Amino acid sequence: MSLHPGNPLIVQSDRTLMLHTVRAVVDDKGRPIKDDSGNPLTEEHPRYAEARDALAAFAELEKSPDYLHTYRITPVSIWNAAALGLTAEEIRERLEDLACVPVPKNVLVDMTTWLERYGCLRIERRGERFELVAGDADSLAEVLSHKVVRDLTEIDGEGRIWVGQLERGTIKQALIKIGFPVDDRGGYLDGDALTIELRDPTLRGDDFRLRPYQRMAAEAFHRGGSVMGGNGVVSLPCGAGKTIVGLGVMNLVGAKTLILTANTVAVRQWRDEILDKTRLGEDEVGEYTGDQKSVRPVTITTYQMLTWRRSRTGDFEHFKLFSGENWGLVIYDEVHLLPAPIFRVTAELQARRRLGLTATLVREDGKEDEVFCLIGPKRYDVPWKVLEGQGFIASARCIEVRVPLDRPLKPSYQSADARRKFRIASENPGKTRVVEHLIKSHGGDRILIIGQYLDQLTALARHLSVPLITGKTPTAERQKLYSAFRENRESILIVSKVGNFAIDLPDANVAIQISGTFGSRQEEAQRLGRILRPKSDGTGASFYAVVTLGSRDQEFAQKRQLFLTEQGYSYEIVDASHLLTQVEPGVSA
DNA sequence: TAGACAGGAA
DNA sequence: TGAAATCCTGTCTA
Repeated sequence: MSLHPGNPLIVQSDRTLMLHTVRAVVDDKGRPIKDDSGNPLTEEHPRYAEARDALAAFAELEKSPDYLHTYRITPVSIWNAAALGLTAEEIRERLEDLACVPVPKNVLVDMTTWLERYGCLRIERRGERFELVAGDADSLAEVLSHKVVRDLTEIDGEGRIWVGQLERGTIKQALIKIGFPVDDRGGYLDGDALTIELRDPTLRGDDFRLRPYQRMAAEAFHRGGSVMGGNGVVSLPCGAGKTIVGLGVMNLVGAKTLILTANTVAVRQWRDEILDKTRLGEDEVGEYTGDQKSVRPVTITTYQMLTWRRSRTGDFEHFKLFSGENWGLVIYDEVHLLPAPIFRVTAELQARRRLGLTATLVREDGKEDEVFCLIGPKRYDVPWKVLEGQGFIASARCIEVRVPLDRPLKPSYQSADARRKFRIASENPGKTRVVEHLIKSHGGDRILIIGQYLDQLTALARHLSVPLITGKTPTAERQKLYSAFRENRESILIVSKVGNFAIDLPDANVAIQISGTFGSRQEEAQRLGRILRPKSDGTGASFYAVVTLGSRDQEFAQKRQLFLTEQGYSYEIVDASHLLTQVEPGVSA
């Protein structure tokens, strides 16, 4: 091992990892150098970026204040690594190579135990039945000590454990909850065959060409797991062409396909893409929504369609879409949004090939383990910064602008409870002046202002005389504003949470976020995604998060940034106190 | 028969 | 932690 005091990583026995992002600048005698005001000078730690990328494969970033980032090793993070073929030995080597103090033994032991548990239990097909097989007797005994496992299985005279066909998913859910992710080798039903050829929309006769990473993602999925054909998740940034990966997989699988999406706009987009980039005809691609219920060899529907019930206790009337056709592939678009009831159906779908697509596999409800065992492990991802380096997504600067709370609000802020505090700080009117300043410094740019609270957005829209789009804005009105923005008749647009879902929102190169959902990492990533489409002139994009200095707003902003920090983005911090003193000479910072 | 809108669900 | 957005169905209007 290469323990070096200059290394950036500390592994602690509670399985948290502390990563130094910077180090002190020293002179040739090893003494810290200070700047003019007497503060020690710092520089980015030379092994920080390397360490960040190495840890991303098997740990989750938990906190990212300026100097010391905290990661945690969790079972799911280890199992995803295992599914990608990483061994305990390789993880140990990475940790020891980066650590500046010895790695606690218990961490290595825990990590190895978890890693070995992946694949320790297997589901094998025996004719028409499924058997649960264990690599060793101890695991088997441990698993069978749980009532929920005994209830879901049947043990015959020889002590063999049988799983019913419909229980195949349920048992995997139960086992992962007690720490045993199962390697399901039960195989897949092929579904009705359907030839799905890709084509280049411009060069007639040529094959449509996938970008290298899209091809690799589709192939990694198709080859993934111990049974050929595939189930699992592909994770790529917004704007990197996840739909194309879906088409690539459909082409490889070559069977009737059911596609589930988050909303009807996405349904139409999938349909357009399929008709544009494959040789399937109009009559082979169906839309199953409130408007139109046509079931075709390729059918696209929404999660809400499938989870719709007449009343709280009624049946899920559209579930029959799953069983009514012999699907060979089910695609879950935006799999991080998968609603709980869909897990139930998905549990029964373990015999179908399943592809999940997402930009951010993190879920704020902690159901990563359900996605892991019911859809499958992560088969492919690329750090966002890597795609940026290759020019497939625009380069982006992230800037956190801190602005003091307006004086008059301070008393009510101090006496408020935690959640009122967040709301007051989020809606801080001081943010308005920062927004004005940013707009001025981005003359000629296309700016999206994104926020969470309608009152705040309405006030800002009135103040700036800029159009506002919320959930209440009728579709026709939205389309009108979108095209005005697209054609540069409007250069600024204010959007509420519609911006999180509206995939038809036009591209911009500047996004200013003035408030957001508590600590949602996912939302932050989606919003950055709004400006990541590569610009024709190759210029970069800017993402501003405007937060109230020293408030709950600022705390949650840090949580929100975690995912993007993992992906290699770093936030520049700007103190905007001076903006306020400029405008209001009476108020000091 | 299409569009607009209200109401309920999660 | 709570606010906001979505979708589906059914009904009404023209």
